[in-house]
Amino acid sequence: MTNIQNIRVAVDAIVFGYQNNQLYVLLIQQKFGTEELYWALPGGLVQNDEALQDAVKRELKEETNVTVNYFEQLFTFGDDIKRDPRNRVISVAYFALVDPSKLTIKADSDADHAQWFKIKEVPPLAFDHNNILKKAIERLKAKLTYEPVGFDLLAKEFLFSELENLYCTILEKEIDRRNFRKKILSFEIIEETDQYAPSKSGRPAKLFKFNKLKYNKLTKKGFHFEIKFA
Amino acid sequence: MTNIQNIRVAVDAIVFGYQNNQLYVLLIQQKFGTEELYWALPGGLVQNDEALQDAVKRELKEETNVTVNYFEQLFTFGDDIKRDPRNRVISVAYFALVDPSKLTIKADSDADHAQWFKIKEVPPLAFDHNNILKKAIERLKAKLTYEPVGFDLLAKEFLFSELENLYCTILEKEIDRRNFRKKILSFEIIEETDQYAPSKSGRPAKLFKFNKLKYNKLTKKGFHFEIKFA
DNA sequence: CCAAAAGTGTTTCAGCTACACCCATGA
DNA sequence: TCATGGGTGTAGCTGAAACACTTTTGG
Repeated sequence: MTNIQNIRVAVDAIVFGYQNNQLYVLLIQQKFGTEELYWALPGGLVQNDEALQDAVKRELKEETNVTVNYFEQLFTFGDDIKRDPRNRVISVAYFALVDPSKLTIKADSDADHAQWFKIKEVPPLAFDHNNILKKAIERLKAKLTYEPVGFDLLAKEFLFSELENLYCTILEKEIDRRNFRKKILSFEIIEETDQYAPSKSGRPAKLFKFNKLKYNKLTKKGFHFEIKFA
Repeated sequence: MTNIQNIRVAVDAIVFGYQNNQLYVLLIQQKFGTEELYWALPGGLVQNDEALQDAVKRELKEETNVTVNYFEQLFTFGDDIKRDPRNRVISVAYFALVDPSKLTIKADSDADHAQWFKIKEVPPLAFDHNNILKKAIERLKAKLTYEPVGFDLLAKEFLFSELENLYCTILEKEIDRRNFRKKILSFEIIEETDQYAPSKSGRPAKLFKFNKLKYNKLTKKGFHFEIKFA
């Protein structure tokens, strides 16, 4: 029991994107053992002099060429000793939300092995990554209802219908358009722009944007974002 | 950058107790360097073949002689590379709630260096442990409002006034007795017993108990515990 | 003028808030 | 009989839920 500790520390990134009523997650192709190819969450070992946060950002950049400036710690997976059959590895998982402009991966050294997957079409992943992803989706769903994170998945300027569909899609619920709009507008954290979206059919729709500064101010005063559904 | 990873993995336990309108946390006295004594959260290095959960339980038992069967993972502290000035150590923090019967520490080999501290009288702790504790208190406050965890801090049979005071004390808020009682009772997850508490003065009070089975059943049906305050 | 999506108000109902008096016991 | 804490009901208000028609554009 007094032998030297031999546990490796890794980080994994769950990066979510959203486009066309679909939630996406960013995966990489990984060689596992000698032959089989698996899809996996981006991630890797932490360096000795590196903050955990920095490690995720670095690994993500290296493996997918995507940069993200805010990661939230999700959970540390380390109860299953054989989660990586080669060594004892614990993994600190982080998740991030990116806007649609990042959904096209810029070609790069390693990035050609990276790909966005629709959340409903994620294949069996390496290690316990399906499990990690599941936990991340739960967290995302929860956060949508008590923090204004939906905006992080949309372009800077967005349509109300996009926001509404995002909530419907991710939470897998039906929402009353009028009540949803009323509720969101009542928070006074999003603003109309004088822009209209190009519309193929139907009445043109106003573009809105999220006022993060105002949200932060309100939060300090005790405001609490919350969306509930039946 | 291809040198061997040299990061140690530790676990720390934040164990909360409650008695006489006071929230307590369990600390141990730790030798730091050669001379100075510091109070610290119970914890230590994870063994190679040991689940993180098991590591916390073991360390807690060894250091304080307290056993806890449910720990919830709080957060992993590993962004500050010098949080332990001796080595790079990341710590996975877990927290637990224990009932008042555990507030008297049974003497044991190491347990004589363990002590319960009122939350308002916690001294400066080793490493970043004050910071960890702060985060744990925040989490506890949050959980009180959306999960029925208050009962874990009380004896099996408790008075309504105890539950009420627990909420007031920990959340540092005033509560209307009538509304609180109505709200809690409306959930139908606690039951009267036919016992009365020995009363020194005033009308004797009924003892209640939490029906965890019923709570679990309700939860499966979509019930959601929630207490809000003005 | 038709199809398609955007925009908008009102009524109803449930649950939260605020609030004050009587009850059972021991000293 | 008094002091102490336990136990209880109601009225008003606020916010959620349910619900359908009009507007603007392109084809």
